[in-house]
Order: sequence, then structure tokens, then C-alpha cells
Amino acid sequence: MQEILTSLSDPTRRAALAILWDGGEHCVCELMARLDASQSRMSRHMKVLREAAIVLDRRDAQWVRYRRNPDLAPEFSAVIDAVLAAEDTAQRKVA
Amino acid sequence: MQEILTSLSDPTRRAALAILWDGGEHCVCELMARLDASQSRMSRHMKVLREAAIVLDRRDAQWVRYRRNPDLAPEFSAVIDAVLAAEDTAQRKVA
DNA sequence: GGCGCATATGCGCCAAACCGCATATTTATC
DNA sequence: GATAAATATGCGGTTTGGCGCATATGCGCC
Repeated sequence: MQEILTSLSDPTRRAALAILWDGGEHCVCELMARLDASQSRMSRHMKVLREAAIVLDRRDAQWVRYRRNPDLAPEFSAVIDAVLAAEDTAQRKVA
Repeated sequence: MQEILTSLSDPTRRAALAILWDGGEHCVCELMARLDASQSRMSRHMKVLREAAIVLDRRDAQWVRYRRNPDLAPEFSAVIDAVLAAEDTAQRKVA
């Protein structure tokens, strides 16, 4: 739980999760581009998410593809879903 | 959202929320005792929760009674509910 | 084997978070 | 008005987190 929440307390990591939460695979380079983050920054953030077991990674040629961990305990998935939904709602309110 | 998650990333604050989430009022001295936290530590943690608008406080004689903020946006309440539920589940699994 | 692209990581720096200790403030009691 | 209980807060110290820069590593291609 602690690790999950620490992971969620960074806006860049939440944004990355919002992208990964579509269920698909996304390479670091894509995340970098979409989130306007430097390479080392993005890589480190993904490491945090990986070590918290929130996401899984897979080597594919020169890329590393990240994806949502489907085996994450449901209680934790529920937390992440709630956070992403809340952020989405807050976003819409502003827009 | 950032403030909410920062608030939730401390275990003492989560424990305090778990107590306050019964809907009742609880003074700092009670939280101190139940969470085995020093006075200044507890007071500061409650300040964080108050400034994030997660809880409300009320002066009552020499005590300050804290309670859940009923007007917290539902998206945020949902996040907190999910976190407390997850922690509860994790707890039961161990016990 | 050398080159180029994608990713990871060691290092040092700076900012933020948490804590204990001491002190201030508010209120009740006598 | 002095005293005691409950709470808040200024201060200094330690830890943790995020970052950029440089460098290492893995992989495909020629």
C-alpha cells in the first residue's frame, strides 16, 4: 500500500499510468514524448512503477514495452482506478 | 488531487483517517493515544489533512475535535474510501 | 566489429517531508 | 490571576525524492 501511494504521489507517474491504463503496451520513448519528460526522468519513474508491481515491462528489440500489471491485487487496482477517475473528473471541471 | 495523495502517503495520516472515517469527532489527544504518536507529530499531521480539506476541525473547550469533511468532492472521497478499504483488506490478509 | 537508437543507472545537487524539542497560545479551574 | 491541560508552531537536523548530466548497457543493422 505504501509503495502504491508513493508511486501515485508524482504527477508524471500518474500521467504515465493514465496512458498505460488503456491496457496496451507503450515504450518509454512514447511516454517521454507524450509527457514531455527527459529520458532519465521517464526511465526512473517507470522503475518506481515497476518495483511497486503496478506495471510490467517486456524487452522488445531495442524497446522496452510497459503495460499495466493484470495480476495486481484488486484492492490496489481499485485505488488506482479511483485516482485516475478523480483526476479525469477534475480535469473536465477545469476544461 | 496532488494534495490528497500527498496526504495519503503517510501511514500515520492514513491511520488517523481510518479513525475519523467512522463519521464521528475525535480530539488530537485521542488520536495521539491510539496511534502512539507524539503531540507535535500528531498536530502537524492533522494540519496536513485539514489544509487538504480532507477533514474539518472545531474548537471545543480545550480540545480540538477533528472530523471527516462531508463536503469533500465525491471523486476524492472515492479515492480515500478505496485506500482505506485496500489497507483494511491487506491487514486482514496478514492477520 | 562498429555505429546508432532505446533504455538504465551512478553521481551530485537541491527541495521537500518528517521529526523531536522547546515554546507559545487557548481555555478551564481554583 | 496563577496553574494545568490540550493544541499549535518555530527551529534545526536528518531523510527522502526528483532531477540533470554523463555514462553504461542492450539490441539491430550494415
